[in-house]
Amino acid sequence: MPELPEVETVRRALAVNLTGSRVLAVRGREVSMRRPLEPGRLNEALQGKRFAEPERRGKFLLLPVDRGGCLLLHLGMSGRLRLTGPDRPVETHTHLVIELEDGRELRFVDPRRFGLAVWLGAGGEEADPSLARLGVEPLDPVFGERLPALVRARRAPVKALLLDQTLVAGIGNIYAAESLWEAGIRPSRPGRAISESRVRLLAGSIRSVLERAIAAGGTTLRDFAGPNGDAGYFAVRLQVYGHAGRPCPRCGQPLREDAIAGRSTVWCANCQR
DNA sequence: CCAGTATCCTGCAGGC
DNA sequence: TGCCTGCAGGATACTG
Repeated sequence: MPELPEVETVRRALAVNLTGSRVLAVRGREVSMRRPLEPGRLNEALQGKRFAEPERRGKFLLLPVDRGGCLLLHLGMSGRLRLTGPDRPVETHTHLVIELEDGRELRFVDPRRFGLAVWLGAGGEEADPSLARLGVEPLDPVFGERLPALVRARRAPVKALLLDQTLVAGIGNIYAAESLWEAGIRPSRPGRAISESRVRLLAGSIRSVLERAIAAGGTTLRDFAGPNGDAGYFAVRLQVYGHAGRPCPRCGQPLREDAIAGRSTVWCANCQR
């Protein structure tokens, strides 16, 4: 359940509930993920360390510890974190368990294994190839100024550009569809065929959509440590994603669904041009 | 360099 | 009821 707003929601929950906790031990199985999971190495790096304030870059979650280095996490398509007491049943596809000194556990669950959990030593962001290549943060103040040049330099469909993490970090299939609908831009429109002023409008829509989603996710922060720890995803009211065939909330025409950039895309042929 | 497709993996919904 | 197919919130290694 992880695009930028979901990862940010998890980050905020961990900031409240994990910061200051000390690691007793890390255990798990050596399993193939986006990069091989190495629980032994993670245990060596994390044992006895105390978690500091978590950070986010795009859809990546960084959990720094005292005395340097951090645990780098990506939730992929199906990843989730559970912060829970040790007596709670362990869900299937739990690949990593971080035992904390206070008796709780941070668990990394990811059925499809498109996610990532690696140790990031000294060197920070530059030390990791995928982190180093990330583009601009949509919530960064410079986003609105930068997006027009990025989009207008390319002829690929604007939706493909929004999904390219090296251009913009954190947008996924849901919020790309929602933002383009809000801005009234056809997802298939080539980047270079959109006026500068319309790209600026799009930047504003992206920010607004993401901020509203984060605000909605934030309402479930309390539940994070509980058994029902799903962070916020279904609290967001989506306008178009998942609503193909239903009336457009703006004009009432049926929403269409087409494959753009290899991903299913819901949009309104009347409102988006 | 750029754009588009195939691929990794499991779970689940829908068709028959 | 069960079996099969296709699709799912992502990233990247390929191809042309």
